[in-house]
Amino acid sequence: MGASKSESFSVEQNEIANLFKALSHPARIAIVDYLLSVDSCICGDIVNELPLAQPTISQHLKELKNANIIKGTIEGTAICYCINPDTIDKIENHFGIIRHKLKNKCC
Amino acid sequence: MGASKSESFSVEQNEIANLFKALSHPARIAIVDYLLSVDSCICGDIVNELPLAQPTISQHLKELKNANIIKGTIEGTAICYCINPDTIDKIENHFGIIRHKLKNKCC
DNA sequence: TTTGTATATCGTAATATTGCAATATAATAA
DNA sequence: TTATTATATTGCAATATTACGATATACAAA
Repeated sequence: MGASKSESFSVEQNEIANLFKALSHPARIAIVDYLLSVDSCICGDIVNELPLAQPTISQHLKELKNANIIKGTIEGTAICYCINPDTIDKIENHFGIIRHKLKNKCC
Repeated sequence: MGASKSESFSVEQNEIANLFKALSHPARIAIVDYLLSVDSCICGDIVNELPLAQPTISQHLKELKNANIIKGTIEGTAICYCINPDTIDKIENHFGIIRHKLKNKCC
């Protein structure tokens, strides 16, 4: 074997794991950081900003987009990518639940 | 190539990416869920709870432990694993910063 | 000491991810 | 139409992750 046995876990567990997976690479964290640091953003900017080749960045953007962490709007030739606040909410909410459950606990 | 160019990114970006990587597998989400659902916990319980072999779970526990998401205390023959609230704080704080930056923005 | 129980480590096969050159696509400009 | 510019896709090599049987370790009980 070797493949992830994801079908053995709940849909919710897979969903949240996939969100974290999308954020589990420093290049993708750097992309999110950059999107937060500028007012608007096109992909070309990111290519100049990060020490990775254009196809690699395109691939990372695709993964962030598939996970709904960013969304892209076509603006002429360029694409304006930005953070999807709904997904940030979803992750924050997950930690809210964890924090709530931790409150009723001691180790 | 093919290896992750993690040295090209900041220490902070790598740190937070590593935290998310530790949470990027449904089995590890399930372990965290389980630790939150019971009062105290030993590894043996998790082995009975999850559809994975004992060495696989031991490996996942190790990754969660390396990322400081859980900590283990030896209790006789068994080990009591529990969530490390400090690391949860760290991740929540990261999203707090994201949320703050998003507030001053529109897309 | 021996036996049993709980957890960790090793070794390895299957699979997934990462990075990029080459190339494709799509829209605009000339 | 033919560039030019911006982004995506393909193909593939290097590396990392996942899973587990076999085995090791460590401690407790008999």
